[in-house]
Amino acid sequence: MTEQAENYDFRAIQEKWQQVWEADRPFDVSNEDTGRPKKYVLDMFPYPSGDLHMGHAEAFSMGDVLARYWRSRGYDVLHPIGWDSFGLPAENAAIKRGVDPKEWTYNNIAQQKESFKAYAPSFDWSRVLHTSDPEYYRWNQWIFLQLFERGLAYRKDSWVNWDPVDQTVLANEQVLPDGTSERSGAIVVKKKLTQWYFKITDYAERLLQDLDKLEGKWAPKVLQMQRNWIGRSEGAEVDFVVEGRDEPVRVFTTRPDTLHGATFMVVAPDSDLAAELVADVSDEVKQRFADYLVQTQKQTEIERQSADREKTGVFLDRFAINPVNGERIPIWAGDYVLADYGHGAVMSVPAHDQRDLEFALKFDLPVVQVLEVLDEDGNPLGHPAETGVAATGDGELINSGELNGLSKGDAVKKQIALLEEAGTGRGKVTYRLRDWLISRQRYWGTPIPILHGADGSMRPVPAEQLPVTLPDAAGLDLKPKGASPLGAATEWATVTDPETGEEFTRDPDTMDTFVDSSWYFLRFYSPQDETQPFDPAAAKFWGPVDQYVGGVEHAILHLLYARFITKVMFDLGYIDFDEPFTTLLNQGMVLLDGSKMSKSKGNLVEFASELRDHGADALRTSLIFAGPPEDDIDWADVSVQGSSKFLARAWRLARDVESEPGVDFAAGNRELRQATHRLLADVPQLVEQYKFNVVVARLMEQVNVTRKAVDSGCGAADPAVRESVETIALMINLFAPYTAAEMWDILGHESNCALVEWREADSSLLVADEITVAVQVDGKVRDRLVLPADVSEEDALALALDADRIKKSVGEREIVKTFVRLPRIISIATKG
RNA sequence: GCCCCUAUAGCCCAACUGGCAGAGGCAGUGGACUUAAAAUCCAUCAAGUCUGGGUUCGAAUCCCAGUGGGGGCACCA
Repeated sequence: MTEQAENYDFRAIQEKWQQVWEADRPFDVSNEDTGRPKKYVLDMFPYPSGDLHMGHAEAFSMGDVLARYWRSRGYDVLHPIGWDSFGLPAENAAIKRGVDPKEWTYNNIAQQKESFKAYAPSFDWSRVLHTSDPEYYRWNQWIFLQLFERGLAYRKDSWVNWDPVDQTVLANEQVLPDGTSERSGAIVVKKKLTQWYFKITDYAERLLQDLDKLEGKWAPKVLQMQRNWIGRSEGAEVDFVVEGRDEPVRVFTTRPDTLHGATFMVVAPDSDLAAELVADVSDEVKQRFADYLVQTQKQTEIERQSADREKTGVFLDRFAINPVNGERIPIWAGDYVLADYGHGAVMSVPAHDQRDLEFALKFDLPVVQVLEVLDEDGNPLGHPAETGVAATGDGELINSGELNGLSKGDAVKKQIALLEEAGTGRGKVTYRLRDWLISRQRYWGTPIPILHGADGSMRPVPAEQLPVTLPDAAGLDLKPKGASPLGAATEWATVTDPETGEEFTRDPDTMDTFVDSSWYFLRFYSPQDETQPFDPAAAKFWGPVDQYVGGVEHAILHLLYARFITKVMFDLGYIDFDEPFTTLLNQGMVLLDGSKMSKSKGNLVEFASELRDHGADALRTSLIFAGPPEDDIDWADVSVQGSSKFLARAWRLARDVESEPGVDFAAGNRELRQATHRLLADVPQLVEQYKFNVVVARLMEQVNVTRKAVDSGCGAADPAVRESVETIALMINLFAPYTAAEMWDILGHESNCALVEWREADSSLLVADEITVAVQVDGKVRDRLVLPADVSEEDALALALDADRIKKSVGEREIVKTFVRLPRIISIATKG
């Protein structure tokens, strides 16, 4: 029998149980079928930038509530943990301190593991993975090769986002709306480079459509962000014959109905098309274009993206033919047209597109109205050339030949049909989503498994030769200089074919770390598998992640990439699901005094010191109780002492229980039993609706009523007290596992309370003996009646109408209508 | 500029999805215990739900308009 301290001593309790769990590994699960249902609960794995911080503390406490909940509902729960341990911060920090990034990274991982052990999320510690282990990243390379074989990984030369501080390219997704790098904060510039891409655009439609499956299971905000990012746009492709060019130029438009009003064409200055079009023009025009291109390239994304800046452009001295009316229209270059969207060229309809109108007015180009748009009062809008406002609304087609008289919608359809008939255009869907640029010119990442021949040929490293391991950092200059440090590892980079003697150079770039995290949840099925990235049988066994938990900052990047790779794996037949995360909980952030915590601002709440001062349970309880999981928590509003007090009160109850384990609860005090069973009935719903804060509140309430029962009610020996306290222990386990384990032990149980299934609520204890019904007259509560719970509606109404207060309140007026809604309210409406 | 979310005691938050505004906590106040303090315990105080309209027997909840706060998108043809 354990010596029990007089007072709630969280340190002693924590130390005791941490050792027990370390030895017992209670949450390791196997891939063998136990016959129990299964849940896969996953927290977004941490990046080892140092010790855990308060953000981790919150996120992992939320995830653990769900993991522990499902376990207590009789499920086998896969709840693994790993580390997203490749990436720039490690490398930058390593450069700063002159240590090996590997050493720095693994030291941090060790520290975070240590902290996790104390914080006690119910992880399966047998499945730990680190993405920077060769055993892991070899499978990144394997995935790369799978994509490469299918044309889904390819190299192209194009203008890319360049981070001048980190000296590497960035994916579009990593450039913030203000044109800065999400990593370094530097202003991103454009650079023309040959880079590796994953062809995510092939999956655009599926990535969009399948969001419908997640409706109600992911936050609407996240779904909206994904939809916006994919940016589906319906319209038509139109071929414009260009004088002096064999091939017509293709443009994409969402407004084929306005084709008759296309009076000029604008191409992106940085597109291949622009370069080609100026190849044969006069030197003067060539020079003007060249100057313009330079000017465009010099702009930052911020400048280029500010929507209200004045239009710029140059005439290219080339002409196209409008396919519907044979008009000869000038071709301009203008930087409001983007090279990598659609075909890098637009047909400009200044009367009905604001951007085109601004361009036309600036350069004095014709504005032809082809749609009569009416204002709210039914009057025609003024001519766009005069008002400066394009008529973008619906109306009746004019000046458009066969389309005249049609509405916008009908004209769109008709024009597409006409174009298709003539072979000069077709209906077409375009997406804002671009291919995923995965090359990085940095050291601490997965080497790209491609060999380059002297003749420019490419050869994939054979799968059986994987992994291509990183060369030792020692001796390499990791400082960013625009080219990957790997290229300088000559011995590593040079490969000779043993058969032909032909010499190859390894691709010097490493992969974006989002590749690592795009499939790690699959690796958890069989993390030690040496023959394949994961075991398909185990994947079938556990299925997709039932519950994913993480910050909303990954709403686009990580989730989109993971969905993409999941679909690829599905197509390759390795898994039988095509969405990775069935439900998603986005927890909020932990703030201090209304702002994000940061070292530089000096408003840091240290995870380690909170853990030391208050213990894991009080810290976790505080984070859970502070508010709904999705909301931000301001640490200034949080009272950890309050949580400690609650846990201590619960613990004390366990010591006060005087009945023996196994006592027959049915003999217990009915009132207390009713409270306990209401809790048993309500908590599952609350947890499944993510109302964890309410669960804590309900447990506080239960502790209060039980305390009262012990001190001034049925007394500590009543079986209902044991029933209540055992229930409290089992439920407190969701967020305060040490206290729960200690209580369970004090209550005389040998079992691990985290693995004990909750009792079902007894429905006979859920019905109240009597009900209090409010009686309203004309919307105002005039009386309250205490009635037997099984009273009929008729009787209740009769009693209400007979009550003195009600009679007085109704007076002489006529009763028009009555509503009886037991057990809550009776409403009487009167007239007169 | 466009879209989404949100507003309830001094503070953090509940309210069975249209039915008596209060479950829980923090802070406050009074008391018990103590030589005193801390801890603990008991008791207690508190808003009519951001504003203005509407629907309804009945609105914190639904609708419209506005205000404050948060977030997303923003030359994507």
